[in-house]
Amino acid sequence: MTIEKKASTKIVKQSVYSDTLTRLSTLIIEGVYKPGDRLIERELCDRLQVSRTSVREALRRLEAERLVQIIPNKGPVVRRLSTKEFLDLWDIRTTIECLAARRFALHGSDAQILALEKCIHAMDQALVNEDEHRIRVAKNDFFECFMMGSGNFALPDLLRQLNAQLSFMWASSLRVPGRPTASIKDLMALLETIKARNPEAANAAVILYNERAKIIALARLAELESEPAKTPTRSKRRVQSSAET
Amino acid sequence: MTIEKKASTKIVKQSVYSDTLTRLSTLIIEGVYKPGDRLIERELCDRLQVSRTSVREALRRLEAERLVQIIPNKGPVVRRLSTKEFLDLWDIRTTIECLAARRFALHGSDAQILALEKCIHAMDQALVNEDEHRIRVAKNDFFECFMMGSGNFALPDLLRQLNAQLSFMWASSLRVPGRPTASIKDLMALLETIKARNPEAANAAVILYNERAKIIALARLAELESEPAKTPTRSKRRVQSSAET
DNA sequence: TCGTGTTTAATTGTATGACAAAAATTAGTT
DNA sequence: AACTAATTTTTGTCATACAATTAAACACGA
Repeated sequence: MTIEKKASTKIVKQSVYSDTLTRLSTLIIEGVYKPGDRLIERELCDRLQVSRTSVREALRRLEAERLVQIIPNKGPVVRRLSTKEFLDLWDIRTTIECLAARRFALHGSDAQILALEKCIHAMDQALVNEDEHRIRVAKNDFFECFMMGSGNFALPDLLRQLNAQLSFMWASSLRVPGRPTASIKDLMALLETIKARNPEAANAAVILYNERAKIIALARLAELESEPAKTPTRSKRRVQSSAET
Repeated sequence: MTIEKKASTKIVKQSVYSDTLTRLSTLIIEGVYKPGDRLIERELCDRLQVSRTSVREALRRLEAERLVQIIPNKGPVVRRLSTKEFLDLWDIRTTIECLAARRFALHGSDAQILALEKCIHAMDQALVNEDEHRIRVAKNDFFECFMMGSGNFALPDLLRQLNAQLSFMWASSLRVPGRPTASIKDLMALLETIKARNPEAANAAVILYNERAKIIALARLAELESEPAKTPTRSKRRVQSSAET
C-alpha cells in the first residue's frame, strides 16, 4: 500500500474538474446555495469560470454524493432533507461512528489517541472564539482523526459523505447557547473510554453524544423547515418581497 | 397536441446518461471489465453508442461510487480491492446490515417479513438451478427487501453501493460447493430471529452469516489476486496483423 | 382581478469538433 | 537488449450547436 506524501512547498495543480467539485460543494455546504435552490448551469459556469462540461461533471459527482438532486429536464437542485430522511441518515451516521469508536478503542495507537485529544482541544478553542470557519475545520479534523484511528480506511470517506449530507445544520448546531460546551464534554467522555481501551463504553459514549446532538439538530431542522420562503427561481434582477402563506 | 398514451406499455424513456450508467456498471459488476482494466473512453463510446460527454458523466458517477478509479491524465480503471480494503468494506457492510436487522426485527411489518421470506426462497430456487443471472437478481431482491424492511430509506442505497464495490466476488461465492446451502440456512436463521422480533438475535445472526460469507469471499479474493495477468511493467506486446482502417 | 391559452425566452440533454498536455507505443540507433 | 527519439493515443477541457422541455412573459376574455 502506497502512502502518498505531500511535499509542503509543492503546489499541486488540481484538475479543473476536481477544483470545480471542491468549490461547488463548499458553496453548498457553507450555505451559499441552500436546500431547494436551483443550480443553473450557466450561472455556475459564470461564477466558477469553467466550462459547462466541467460543471456538469462536478454536478454528477455531487448527485452521487446526494448533495444535489438532478431532476430530469429540470436540472440540479440542492438536496433538501425531510425530517425522516434526516433521522435515517443520522441513524446510519451513529452506527458508523460506533463502529469506529469500538475499533479505535481496540486498535488505535497511542499517537492516534493523542491526535484525537488535540483535535478536541482545537475544537474547544474554536468554539470559545466563536470562529465559524475554524470550527468547521476543527470538526472536520476531529472526524478525520476519529475515523483514521479506527484503522478502517473506508470510514473517513463514508463519514465525510454522510456529514456533507447533514451539513445544512452543521454550522448551526453551535449557535445554540450551552450546547458547544456540552458537546465538548461528550467528546471528552468518548476520549476517556478510548483511552481506557473499552470498546463497549466507547460505543455507548458515541450513542449518547449522538443522541444529544440529534435533539439540537432536529430543532434546527424544524426551524429551517418553517422559514424558507423559497424564491421561485428568481434571478438577481428582481427581489420578491411578499411573503405568502 | 399529441396525446401520449402510455397505459399498457410503461416503457419510460431513460436519459442517455442514466442508461449509460446502468449499462456500464453492469459491464463492470458482471465482470466484462475486470479490476485493473482500463476503460478507454472512445472504446466505451463505440460499445455503448453514445457520445463522450455521456460516457464521461457516467464515469464520474462510477468514480463517486468507487467502482471506477480515475487516475489523472491516465484515465478510468476498474477499481481493484486490496485485501485490507476488502475487509474494511466488509466490516462496514456487516455493521450496516446489523443496523437493518435490528430495525427490521423491531419495526418490520408482517408483510415485509413475508416478502423477505419469499426472497429467500426465490434465492434458494435460483441456487438449486444454478442460474447465475437469477441468483444475482434474487440476491438484489433479498437485500432490497431486507433494507426496506428496516424502515430506514437511506439504507438500500448505501448497501447497494457497498455491494457494488464488493461485487467482484459476488457472482463467485456460489461456486464454492456446499456454501449456497449454508448461506440459505444462515438467512433462514436470520429470518427466524426477525419473526421472533428479537433484535439482538437478529444482530447476532447477521454477524454470524457475514463472518461465514467473509471466509469464502477471502478465498475468492486470494484466488483473484494470484491469477491476474496484468502488466505493471513495460511489456512487449506482439502485434499480430491488426490492421484496421 | 383572475384564470387560461399562447408566444417567447431560458435551460437542459446530448452530440460534435477542436486542441494542448500527458501517456503509450513504435521505430530507430547503438 | 537498452536507450532515445518520433509518432500515435488518450485524456482534459473548452466551445458550439441544437432539439426537447420547461419556465416566463404576454395577451385576452370572463
